[in-house]
Amino acid sequence: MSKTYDPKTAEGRLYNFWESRGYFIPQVDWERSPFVISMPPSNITGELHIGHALTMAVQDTMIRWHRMRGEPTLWLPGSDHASIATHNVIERGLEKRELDDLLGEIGYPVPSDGRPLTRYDLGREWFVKLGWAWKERYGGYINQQLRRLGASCDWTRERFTLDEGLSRAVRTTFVRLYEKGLIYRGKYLVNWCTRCGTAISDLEVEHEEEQGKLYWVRYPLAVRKGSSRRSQRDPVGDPEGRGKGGYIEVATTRPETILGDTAVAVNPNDERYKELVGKMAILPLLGRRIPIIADRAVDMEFGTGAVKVTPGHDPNDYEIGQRHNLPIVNVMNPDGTMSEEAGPYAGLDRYEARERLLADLEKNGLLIKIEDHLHAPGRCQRCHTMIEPLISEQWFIKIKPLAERALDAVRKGRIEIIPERFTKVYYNWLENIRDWCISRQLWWGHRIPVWYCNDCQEVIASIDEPRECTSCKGTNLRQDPDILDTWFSSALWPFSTLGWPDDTEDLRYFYPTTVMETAYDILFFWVARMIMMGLECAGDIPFHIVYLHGLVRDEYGEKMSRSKGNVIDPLEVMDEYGTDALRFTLMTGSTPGNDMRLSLQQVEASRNFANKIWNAARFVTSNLPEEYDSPDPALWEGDLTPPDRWLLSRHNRLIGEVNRLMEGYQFGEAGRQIYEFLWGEYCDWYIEASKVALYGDDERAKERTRHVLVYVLERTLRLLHPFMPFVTEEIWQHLPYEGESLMIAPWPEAGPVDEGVERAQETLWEHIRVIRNWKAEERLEPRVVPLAHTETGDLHELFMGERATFERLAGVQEQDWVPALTKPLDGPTIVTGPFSTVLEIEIDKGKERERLSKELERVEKEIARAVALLANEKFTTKAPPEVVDREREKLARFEEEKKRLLEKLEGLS
RNA sequence: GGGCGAGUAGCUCAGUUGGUUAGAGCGUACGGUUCACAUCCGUAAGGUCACAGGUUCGAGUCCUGUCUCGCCCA
Repeated sequence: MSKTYDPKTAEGRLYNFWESRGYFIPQVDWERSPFVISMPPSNITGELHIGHALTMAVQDTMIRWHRMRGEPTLWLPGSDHASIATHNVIERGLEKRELDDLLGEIGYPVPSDGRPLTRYDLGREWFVKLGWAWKERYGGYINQQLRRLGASCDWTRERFTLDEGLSRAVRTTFVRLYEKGLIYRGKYLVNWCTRCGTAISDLEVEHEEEQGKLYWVRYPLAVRKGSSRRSQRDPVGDPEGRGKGGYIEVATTRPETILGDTAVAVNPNDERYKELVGKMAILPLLGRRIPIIADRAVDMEFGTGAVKVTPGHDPNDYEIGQRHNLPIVNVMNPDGTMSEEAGPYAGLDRYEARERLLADLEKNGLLIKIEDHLHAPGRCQRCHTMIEPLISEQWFIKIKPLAERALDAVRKGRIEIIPERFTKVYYNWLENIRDWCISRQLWWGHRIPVWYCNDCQEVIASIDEPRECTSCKGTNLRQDPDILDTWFSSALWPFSTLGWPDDTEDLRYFYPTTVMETAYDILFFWVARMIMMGLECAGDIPFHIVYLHGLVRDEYGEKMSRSKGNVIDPLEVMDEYGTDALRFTLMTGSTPGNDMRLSLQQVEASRNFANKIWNAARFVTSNLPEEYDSPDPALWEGDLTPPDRWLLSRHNRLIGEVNRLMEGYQFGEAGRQIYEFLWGEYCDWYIEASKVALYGDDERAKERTRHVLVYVLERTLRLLHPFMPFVTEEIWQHLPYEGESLMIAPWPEAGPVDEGVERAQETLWEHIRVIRNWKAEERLEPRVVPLAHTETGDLHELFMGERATFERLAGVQEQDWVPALTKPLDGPTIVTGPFSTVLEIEIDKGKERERLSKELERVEKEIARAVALLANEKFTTKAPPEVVDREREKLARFEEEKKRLLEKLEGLS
């Protein structure tokens, strides 16, 4: 073994070894229930980022752990087609003419003039072809990178959402829901992204506060028939804007939508406007007469208390419009320019129209003032363009009936969400859910399986392309041009990947899956929808457990983003520190559902840990003879020394704790405990202690010590393997072992713990630490090994044979190692519980007295505390007996220390 | 406006049925080249567990309120 662990040479080799042996592929065994995770599909346009590293680390840890427990374990990977993201990438490439060679490859006649191309230049068919070519070239990259993370997923079952099977699942689902009346088509106000050229769902709109403007505009009041026309022309308004002077004033953040106003609304309780309700106002610039209405949705505090109502361009106004039967005027085109309805502004871009319109209002004296205003307009999640609420014809899922069942599954405990607090978030969202707009005006994705008959206008939803109209038998059919939201296919992922809608063995055996592990920010996007669709389509919940992890931030708590330049690239980190170091850092640095901050310092510490174990193993193996067989523990159990028994007990305790923690999804804490055991107990104490036997002459002791070293190391490597798969396997291959690979070695079962030995041994370790402390404080030369006399008190029998270990670790040379010294000795004395060591060193008596007095003071304080506690009857009766016993023991120990300290102090005077 | 999370050592964070000496890593100080490891070893300093009440024999942990920061939903 080399002096340091080198991840670079080990990782690729080990991954290939595992994969080639087929360890990632589960064997269906109907006698056992499987452990299954559907890996969240990676986005084909995505690049590996630190979030992937976290999610893979968590999932792979679970997967490897269950596999070692002997469960048939399936981890199914794949990718999704990422409709909008792919459009963005490819359209940008077309525009910059960076995809010419791909275009050439698919046989498209590439124009030579170098002008920017759009998807419309290619047309739908060529564009989709280009999409596939792009996917073939760039799309698989991320899954190669997952291999570097050590992901032990079953690549033979890898799936892609546009695969034939999954596409059929999509069409089947659509047709089924359509036939049940749960999918409908209609003209509604939707979120429209003018840049992507498509509708998007509510979830894909992000709201972030930003500084905008609030424009105050006058709407002249229409005069009743017969009254003077002069007042209408007279632009003298009420200075307070209450409308009495022939105007009503409104405030708006979007003046260009004035053109689509069909009413002005006030709150019915607003005294200021009582008289105006029912009257008419004149729409500025266009001159249209619109009613002044009263609606409870109007906030009296906002602006003037009167608002313009634009049902065609605002969701709230849309609802007001529904309540009052207002007409809808659509003044905008899908590309963000003004429509014919916008009259003189038709054809202008929406922002240009705003400027022009404001200028015109100003000219007519109708613009009162402009104020700064903080608001949170919707923006497209993918391209950050301002969302335009727009009336258009789209497909929707009637979501309430599905949501009810999804709620029920969690309420009844059939699905458990971890951490539990997200359950409330889940309920809250599903209880207030609105219909899901699933159609997208894009080309890359699953085309809506609906055909229209050009002859009789019949609408036909069909899994396979219909040959003729189901109504008039005509063959003049056209398919709906839209495609489905990518999340529609992702929602089917847990069962479409297992073969649904066919009744496959995989589906029957592996569904429902066990755990859905993902980041909390896609609870709504994905998790909730999978639950709805699983129940609806596959007839059962898609998974039993939802485990949510947090987001990885930089060391200052900022979200990582390329523009901020604070991105930590997992590939670079793995290159420098190794995969295990990154994984271990992510696992131990995070708690379920909470964000974590990642810094390279932490990764470095994990790298050091990997190296530490490596070197511990190097020590162990270098102390084994050529021919070494790990013996049956029964053969050496009788011989064990207290340090052996201590280590084995601690080890068994660790196994129990790790099992308990992992069963409770507390992987981070489990990892930390393994770390502390290996470094703080196995290396710092046991290995150091073992050197006495290993470098001595007692063959039997040597053998016994080797066995303990190998046995405990090997079994601890198993515990650590899910967290640090590579270094553990690499070490394991150097140890005497049975089987082929650590990754398929059985998970350890906890043996008995011996609390008495643990406590006694730790008292001795503590005594050693106090002596080292004394030597350091006194600035003794490290080389100096003072003569010492030690009393071992009531632990003498147990530690009779540990004199040499004590000498080595404490750095002293024992003249006595006895239950009690017969004569008082001069020299500094160190007291720890039953142990008391006198060093043969000349020191200042005054100083020694001072030190001992301080010790005494500390001990007396502890005694006082314990005495008070034990004198409290409420404590002794109400506290659990173990706690009381422990307190009594402590008291006894302190009393003992006190006695010795007093004796010593007397001897000094 | 509603909901959730965080606030523990200089920094980053653990601390999950409440148990009495609150832990780790990094950083700091002192000391260490001998045969696993300087990606290391030994020792130490450093905490009114945000604040104020309450429950309890006992509170970092449970309850109520306040403050600061972050996130989600509307």
